[in-house]
Amino acid sequence: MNSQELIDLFRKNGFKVTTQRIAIYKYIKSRDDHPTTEQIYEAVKKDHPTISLGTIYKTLHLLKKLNLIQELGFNEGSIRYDPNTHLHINMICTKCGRINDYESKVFNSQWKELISSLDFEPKGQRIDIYYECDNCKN
Amino acid sequence: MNSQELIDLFRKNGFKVTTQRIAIYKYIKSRDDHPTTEQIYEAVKKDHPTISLGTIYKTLHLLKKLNLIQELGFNEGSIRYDPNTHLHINMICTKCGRINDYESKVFNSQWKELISSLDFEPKGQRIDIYYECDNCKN
DNA sequence: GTAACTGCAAACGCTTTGCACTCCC
DNA sequence: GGGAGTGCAAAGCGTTTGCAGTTAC
Repeated sequence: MNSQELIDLFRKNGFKVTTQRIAIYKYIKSRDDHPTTEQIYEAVKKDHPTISLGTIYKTLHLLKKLNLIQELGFNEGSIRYDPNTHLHINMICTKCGRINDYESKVFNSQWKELISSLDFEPKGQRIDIYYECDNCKN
Repeated sequence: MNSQELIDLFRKNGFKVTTQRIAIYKYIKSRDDHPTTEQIYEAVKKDHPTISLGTIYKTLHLLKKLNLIQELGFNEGSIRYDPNTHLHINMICTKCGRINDYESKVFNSQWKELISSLDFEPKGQRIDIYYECDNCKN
């Protein structure tokens, strides 16, 4: 989603466009890991020194409502945000805690086949896989 | 796991056996949904009126360390506990929020085949599927 | 102009911590 | 008897809320 589409989406849903909202979304979108609220705050503060945590939280709720991000609750305390709302795997390193997305067409087609055999209709999913990342293996 | 095995496991790992610990584990094990800390506290309090939330938390950490339960962080605020540490799907109703386990041999064998095609070695997983449960469908 | 948004600070709720008392072994 | 565990209360920390001032439109 480019800037113009983002602006249109806000307006179409009756929300105002502010530099803070754009900056928060762009930051999350630019990451391939899954930043925490604190990380988002620290990063956005560089360009917007007066921004407050309250605004971060309110904006994150808004982005979630617009389906632009997915909230992932972990048991480490804070919530992480994933700009990838498509089918994918969250790869979580058991040592350093780093989280990355993993996408593969083979996986996706196998997954779709798999859920088609279930006796109910899924509306969405969250798939976490724990492993040891390359950095921590050595 | 029966009571004797549970007692042995505690002792083998150097932890003392207390009625509180047994009661907390038995309660979680008896549920097929995934109780929150508060639900566990309220339930165990019936038989152990003097138990404190502090003890609940400390015991849950212990059970987790012994791999008897799995902690599932959600973004509704509190953490839920799952006594099922095997491969399974957490079925989450998007309307009422109820969570149940789903197990199927077909699913498990397909899943194993699926992850064998990945280019890393998974150590564990968490699979949530969102759907609408029978109660909420009507 | 005005309704929505921001920034700040206080309030909130879940979880952790510290410590004296108690109980398992 | 001694060390681990419990219960209680206070502290901690991420998140939410309320409100006055500001900004988008």
